[in-house]
Amino acid sequence: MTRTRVAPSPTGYPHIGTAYQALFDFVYAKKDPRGKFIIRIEDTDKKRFVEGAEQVVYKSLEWLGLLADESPVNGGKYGPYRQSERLDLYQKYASELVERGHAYYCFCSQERIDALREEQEKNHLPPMYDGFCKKLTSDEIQQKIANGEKYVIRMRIPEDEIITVHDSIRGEVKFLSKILDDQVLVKSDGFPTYHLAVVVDDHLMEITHVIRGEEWLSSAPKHILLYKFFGWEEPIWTHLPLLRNPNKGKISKRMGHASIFWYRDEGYLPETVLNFIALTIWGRDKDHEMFSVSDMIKEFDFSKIRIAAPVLDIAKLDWLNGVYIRNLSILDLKKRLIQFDQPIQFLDQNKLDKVLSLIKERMRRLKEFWDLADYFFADPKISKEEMVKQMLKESKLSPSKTIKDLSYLSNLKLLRWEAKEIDEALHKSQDNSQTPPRQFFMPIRIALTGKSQTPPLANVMEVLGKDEVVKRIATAKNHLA
RNA sequence: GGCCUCGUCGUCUAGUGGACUAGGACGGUUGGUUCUCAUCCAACAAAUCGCGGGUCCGAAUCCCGCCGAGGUCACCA
Repeated sequence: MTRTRVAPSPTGYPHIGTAYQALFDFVYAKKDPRGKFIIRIEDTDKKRFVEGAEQVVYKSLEWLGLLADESPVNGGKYGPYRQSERLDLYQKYASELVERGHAYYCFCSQERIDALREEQEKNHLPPMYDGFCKKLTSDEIQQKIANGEKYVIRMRIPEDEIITVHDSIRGEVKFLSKILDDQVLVKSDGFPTYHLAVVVDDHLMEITHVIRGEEWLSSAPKHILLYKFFGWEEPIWTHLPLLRNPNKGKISKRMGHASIFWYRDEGYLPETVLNFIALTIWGRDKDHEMFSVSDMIKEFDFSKIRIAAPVLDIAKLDWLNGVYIRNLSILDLKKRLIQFDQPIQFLDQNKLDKVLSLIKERMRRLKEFWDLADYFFADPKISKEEMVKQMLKESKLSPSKTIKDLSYLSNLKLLRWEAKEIDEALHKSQDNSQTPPRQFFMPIRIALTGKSQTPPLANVMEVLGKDEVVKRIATAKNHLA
């Protein structure tokens, strides 16, 4: 049975990299009908802990629809799923390692470690612990502990071994054990480091596949060593290529789009985000750029992943989101908009339906709704001066001729108020005015909407209603006069 | 700097020794539809496959070297 996990630490906002890893963990687990996707909270760093960050992690993954089968909130038979609640476990396994000679107590002060590192850097040596405390006798150790001296537990790295990481997308990656540092497993505050906790938990929770970011590849040999020390079976390792910024660096907080919530707040659909993320490292041919999570579950295979670290292209995201929005029914789009921006529910819903059918194909992010549609629900947001200026700029005519052109619209009053008929009348008016089409229509557009880019005039007018149109035209004529 | 990973149009990718005059998508440009924008449609530009050697009748594809980019070297994850 496949069991995968995503293991975020509650140290801030939820990173898009977490969503990326969670997606592949989720998809891979679900290939197995009995597979389980697990969220485990790695809160072993008390210094970086951020209050409330854990809830934000759940919220962001929920928004994406990556729901966990087991987690701190859902529970499960492998719990607890929060590392801070499993401290006794790590302690127990660390002691076991010490007893079997795979780890040792270290009483070195931070000052000694700092001095050592400084010295090594000066001599251009790799900064590593020098094994000073390895030589301590058990009597000395007992004595120091009895004296209440602070200590950490370090891993005893074997001297000359080749450690091979079998990675499902990279093949065999070999490391020499001598370049590995005697990693701290238990900190002086009694908390485990990531390296101990991750191995103990993945084993105890029976994780079959560890799918995580490439930043973990270089510490994988330490983890493999721990599996060996304990005599446990290793999981299948997969190190996903890191997502990058256009500047080729890793996604930084300053770019905004590092946070999952940025995507939500800009008005991207969760399915777009997932599709987009998958698309960046998973090439498909032209007819198959769009795919859902269930498509991914069907087709996913590690061999399809591209190993090079991709750059996130927001322009392509915008395009993709536009396609997803266009494929939504009006009803569905309305639901999404209300979810996105509550006040939209208080608009005239009949009118909203008509508006949406006009702006749907113009919307790339849900956020653009008000920009695209405000004038349907309120007077154009444009000052008198600005309106006059723009109308004259577009008409390229004198104010009096522009007013005259607008007056041709008086015959509209007689119409059955429906786009097709309005359109005919509009063109007839333009004909009569002798003004070229663009110069004739643009001032009307600005008068009605305050904008130079809108859906076709006749459609806009139909939705606006006869009275409102007559009123806005009259206002515009006054402004011009 | 040591170690590890990676390197095809601006970006994402197809490609696993001949069907590659290297294909598609986004973006860009131009044109069509049109009252504007968007949609839709059509076309164009864009990669000497990081560079240099080799193997082979034949290489984006295999080998070597170099260069470049990223990751990692914490009592952070």
